[in-house]
Amino acid sequence: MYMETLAGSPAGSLYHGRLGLSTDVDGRSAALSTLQNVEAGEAVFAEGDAADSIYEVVGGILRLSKLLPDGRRQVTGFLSRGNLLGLAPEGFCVYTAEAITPVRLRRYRRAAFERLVADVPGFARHVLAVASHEMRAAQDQMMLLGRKSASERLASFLLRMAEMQGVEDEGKLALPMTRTDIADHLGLTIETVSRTLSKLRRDRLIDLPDTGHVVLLDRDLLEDLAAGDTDQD
Amino acid sequence: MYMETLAGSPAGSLYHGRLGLSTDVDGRSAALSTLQNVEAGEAVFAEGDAADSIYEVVGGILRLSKLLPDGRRQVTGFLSRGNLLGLAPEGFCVYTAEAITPVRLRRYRRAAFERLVADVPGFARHVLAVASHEMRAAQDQMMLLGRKSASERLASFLLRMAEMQGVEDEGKLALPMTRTDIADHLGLTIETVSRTLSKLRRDRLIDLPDTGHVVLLDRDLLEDLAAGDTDQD
DNA sequence: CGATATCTTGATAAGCATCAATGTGAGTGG
DNA sequence: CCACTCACATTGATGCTTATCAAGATATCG
Repeated sequence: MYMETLAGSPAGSLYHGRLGLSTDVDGRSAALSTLQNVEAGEAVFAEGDAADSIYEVVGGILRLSKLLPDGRRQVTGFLSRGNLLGLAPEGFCVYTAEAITPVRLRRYRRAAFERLVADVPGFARHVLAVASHEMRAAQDQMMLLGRKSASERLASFLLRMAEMQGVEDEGKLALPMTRTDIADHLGLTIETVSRTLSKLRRDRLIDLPDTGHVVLLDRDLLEDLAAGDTDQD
Repeated sequence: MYMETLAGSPAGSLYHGRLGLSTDVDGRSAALSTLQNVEAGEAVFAEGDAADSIYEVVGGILRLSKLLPDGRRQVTGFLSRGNLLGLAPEGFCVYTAEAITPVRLRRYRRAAFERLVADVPGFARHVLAVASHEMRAAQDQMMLLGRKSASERLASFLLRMAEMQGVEDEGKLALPMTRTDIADHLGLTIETVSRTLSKLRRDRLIDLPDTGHVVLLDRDLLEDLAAGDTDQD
């Protein structure tokens, strides 16, 4: 995991653009953020670690997860470009963050981040917008986990992945995570994930050219299914 | 639902204290927040409403919920003093907020809120701290919904309610919400909630003096159960 | 005190988990 | 180049947890 330090870059911050700026806050040229690369499979931080930094995903895909003492795991989300991680309330990470593809991160030390929030106009607002977006995703995930059937969960998940990747109607979609990751994200077992994907294929809603890819054959029906417009299962 | 307008109060903002301030930002005396009371059973806003305000809970308990088209409901949280609601990313509320006890709210119009975030030192940081705390709660709830058994869910829920109410060891705990609310929060049915509470009572972990109250008889065992330290069910 | 909502308990069923076996694909070394 | 291996995925048989359907108990309120 190597790092680069930038300084003096401009403060662009459109939504899903970069939060980032490495700027000159009080007259001294200060590197307020650094770029860092994480290899697939490597962890950024683990549940329980001291949380000394805030990260913004610049590229690649991260998996956030929590563990119970007996090994049961919940994957609370997959993060891509524009997402924030490490906003920890009590100074400790409440989840583990691992790269499932090569990942590029912008890292802010906590103190630098707080200075930016305080000093840079628009920065706080942008952080809040990203945080709100993530709260919304969390609410949707709770609806999914609490009340949706296995097929509804898979349909919701595939559509979310499609959106994340900007996939067109009937387009091919990459699933860079394993079936175990998907199962732990959807509150199911890998067998149920596998069976349910096969069933969606039998029903001509999707195609599965290989294990890492899905083609959405009927986006409308998938959306009805995901939304709980309950005609079938 | 009646309202009062305050102006000129100080900018105290300890965690779980008030975000609130009705202050004098640019020389004019501007009421930046108003207090409002909501009766039990009344809604503050509904899923899909335009989100023009941010609220902070000053007192009482709110229920946040989402609906699927066929009526399945997920209660995404119960909010009490210090929590924020209404931080909506795309201008629309993504959940319904209803009072389950009489509730007192501090309301900020969106524009006023954004001005405060931009202009008042410490305000943005405090909002972020509250938002982080709520993200953490959301992560815990996903773990609960995705991976915990019915008894584990109820143990977790009771301990959270105890914490929310500042209940001592072996203390009596109020459950102001109905069994249906609890079921929709924990991803269960009311029958399972009822049966599981009865089972916890049979096992001497709790007592149920009446439907609206619980006594925690063995906090340690409840905590093991909630944490997934799997000796029993 | 009857009417209605809420809660509890019981009998049965469904959906998903578990256990088990087989299939597939990528990487390795003979 | 091909067998071998190992991780990952699929499919099948069975069982368990929780949902559903149903009845009765308790509480609330006019």
